Amino acid sequence: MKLLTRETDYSVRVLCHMAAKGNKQWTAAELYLDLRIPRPFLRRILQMMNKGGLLESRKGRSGGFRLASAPRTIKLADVVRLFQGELRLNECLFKKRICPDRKHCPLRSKIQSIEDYAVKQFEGTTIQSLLQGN
Amino acid sequence: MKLLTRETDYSVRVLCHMAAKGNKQWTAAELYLDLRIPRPFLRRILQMMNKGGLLESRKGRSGGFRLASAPRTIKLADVVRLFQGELRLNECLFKKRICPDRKHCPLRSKIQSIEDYAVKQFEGTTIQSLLQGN
DNA sequence: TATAATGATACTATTATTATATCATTTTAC
DNA sequence: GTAAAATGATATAATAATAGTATCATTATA
Ligand code: FES
Ligand code: FES
Repeated sequence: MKLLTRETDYSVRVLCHMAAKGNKQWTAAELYLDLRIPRPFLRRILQMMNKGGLLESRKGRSGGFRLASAPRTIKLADVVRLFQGELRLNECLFKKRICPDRKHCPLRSKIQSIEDYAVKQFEGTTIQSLLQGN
Repeated sequence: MKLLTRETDYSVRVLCHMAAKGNKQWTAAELYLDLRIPRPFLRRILQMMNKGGLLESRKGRSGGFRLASAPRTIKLADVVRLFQGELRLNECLFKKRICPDRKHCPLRSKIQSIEDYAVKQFEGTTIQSLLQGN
């Protein structure tokens, strides 16, 4: 099971790669050469990151992408949310049919606790902290 | 994203249901009537739990399934392991191609920490504790 | 010995993820 | 002005994992 999808994972790499080189602007082609992420896939996630406010883009001939904000302000949680939505490890498979009281289901509450922990980790991790190796 | 698959989830229900009624023996048909888990699917997971040592089975005319051990000794981690294998939230998508040092990859180590937490929760939860609601 | 149970296993369906392909639009170098 | 080089938008295909079904063999006993 993968906690992070490839979209998320690739995107983190892109962000880290960009952040490591200051405030440079990058074309999809350049990023492809450096990171070897499948090209059309890379383009799509760049566009999504642009829409999602993680990147800025310039169109046209000398266009490209750059970070929309400082690496220390970009949280892993933002990336996960963009590509995977709000983390939900906890979906009840039974919708009332079996479990009489979802709120107090002990199984759910364990999973909820794991989810909370994961979200806390994601919130506490920034692109900058990843670059610094902690 | 589901941290527990249906196989795991259904199986926990089966185990809890059985545990709530002492050491009774159950046929697949009885469990179906009580839990409404899709019949062929239910039969398959019962057989897997038998092979995996969580249940005992008796074949033949008055056969059926029963718990192989006391509810306080059956851990959620056992069920997860049986159906989902060793929890691995952490698979590296890049196999050496990009990340120079997997061991010290800060992204992986965050995820590893979440995985460790999850496993700890699973190890600390038993069928009995679920029945008791904690 | 017919019946009612599990054992084994092959198969299908559904869904989510991953990846590709195309064409439209924008900007600028010339 | 216009060709070129970039992103924007979006439809589609491929793959893999999960979920669910179906069938026949084997076993034990009423
Ligand atoms: S099973 Fe749905 S919440 Fe307990
Ligand atoms: S990416 Fe493979 S481990 Fe860091």
